[in-house]
Amino acid sequence: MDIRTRFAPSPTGYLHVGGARTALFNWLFARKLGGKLVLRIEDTDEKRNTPEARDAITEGLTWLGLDWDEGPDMGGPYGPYSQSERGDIYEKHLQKLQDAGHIYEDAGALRFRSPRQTVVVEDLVCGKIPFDMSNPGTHPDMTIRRPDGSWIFHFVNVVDDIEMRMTHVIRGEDHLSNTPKHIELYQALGATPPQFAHIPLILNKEGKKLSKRDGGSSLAYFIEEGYAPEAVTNYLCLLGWSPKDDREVLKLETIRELFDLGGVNRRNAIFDLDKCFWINGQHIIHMTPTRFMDLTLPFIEKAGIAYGDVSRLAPALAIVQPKVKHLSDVPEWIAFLFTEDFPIDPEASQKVLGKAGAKNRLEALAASLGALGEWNHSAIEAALKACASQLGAKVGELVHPARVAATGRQVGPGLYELLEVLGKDRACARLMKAAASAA
RNA sequence: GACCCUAUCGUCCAGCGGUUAGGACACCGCCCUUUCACGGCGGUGACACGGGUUCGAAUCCCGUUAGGGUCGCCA
Repeated sequence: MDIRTRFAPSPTGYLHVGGARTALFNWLFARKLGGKLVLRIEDTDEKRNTPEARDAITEGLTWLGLDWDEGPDMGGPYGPYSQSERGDIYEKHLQKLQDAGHIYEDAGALRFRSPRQTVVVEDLVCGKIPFDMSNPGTHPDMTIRRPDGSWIFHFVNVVDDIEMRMTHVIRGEDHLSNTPKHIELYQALGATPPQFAHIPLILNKEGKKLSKRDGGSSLAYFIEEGYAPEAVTNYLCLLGWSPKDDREVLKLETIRELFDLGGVNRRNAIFDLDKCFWINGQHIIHMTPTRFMDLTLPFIEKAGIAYGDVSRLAPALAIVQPKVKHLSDVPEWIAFLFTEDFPIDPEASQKVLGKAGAKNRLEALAASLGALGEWNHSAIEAALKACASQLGAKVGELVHPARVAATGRQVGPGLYELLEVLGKDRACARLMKAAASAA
């Protein structure tokens, strides 16, 4: 059997992490089994749809590194892939239901008459669940078309899944209770329902469904804050799934190999930004310098850092990569290398340079660094330590003011490496300049 | 309210009848160290409750409680 899954978001607002994870699970499942992933835009509610939201979906998926085989952008054998363009198809299926006597009118809207039987949902994650649909009070007949002719989600969703030959429907658990209604529709349409897999929800810190107000609920947040896509997919897959051993920092390829729907949890997970942050740091540390540059360049460009040629960027990025946690922090971490007019943290300047004796120590350090024949981080380290012992000062008493003098900041790359990349002349000049204003 | 799902450290994830209940994040110590970070070592910290079944339950069953979800002419 050829596996076919789909991600079917509605373009209302941004792509949120819950949607991203649903897309991820569909992608993992399809890709692991050599199946197809379809992107379908569920834009039946015109009032709520925006073009921006449409773009956010495709851009978000692309950013995450998830590709799809059929969709509005590239078409496919079962298109069109936007529900707003599939009116004829819905008409056809509606006619079928009407001919079979499943439809009745109610105040101008059309409703589907439930067979009122027990429907068993067989779910790959949740197991076998019988739903007693016999009570119209608790399971009212669903509306499938509004008086204005527009379509309701349940109907078009099922029609499209039939028409697009979906074999597996992997979606949020919030749809579990809707599934028996969907199955009634499949049966009325004479179609075999796909395999269902309802994955647990992602909750915020308060245990409520993740909403716009929650930090990190939008994928845009992670893009802007400088998360690596592979870190986000890594974290997201860990919400409800695990490789069943102690591994947590995983490549997408590894996750794809290991992924198994049957191994997915049934309990909702609370989103923990701290852990996502940690995973991001892990991915940054371990990624190749090339990857680091690729991910970092947009932030550097945006910040307007005049780095000249990318060859000048490489050494700067090399000293930053092991320590930076947000890619968006990179520009301010490297700014000092590409201009003499870099911003100076006033608090650092006052606190560190204002400390008694700072002037002396900076001058002494400038002198001993200036006398250095070789200019590399180990030579610098040796010289600084020698200088410190000569002055009877702690190493840190030289390191801190030197860092502020050289970078204008208290945090950043390792001092010795940073001075090496800065170059001897510029380094010494900055030490002297800072000394002039130090206490 | 009815129906459905769920219930292991604060959080995420292991455990699927016999474990000193494990790992990670966070937190707290210590070490390394140039700050932050990274790394190393150690610590605090959990089987919601009550009944069963069993020689033996975190694991199986029932109930209670709690949380979440669905019950739309939203998706």
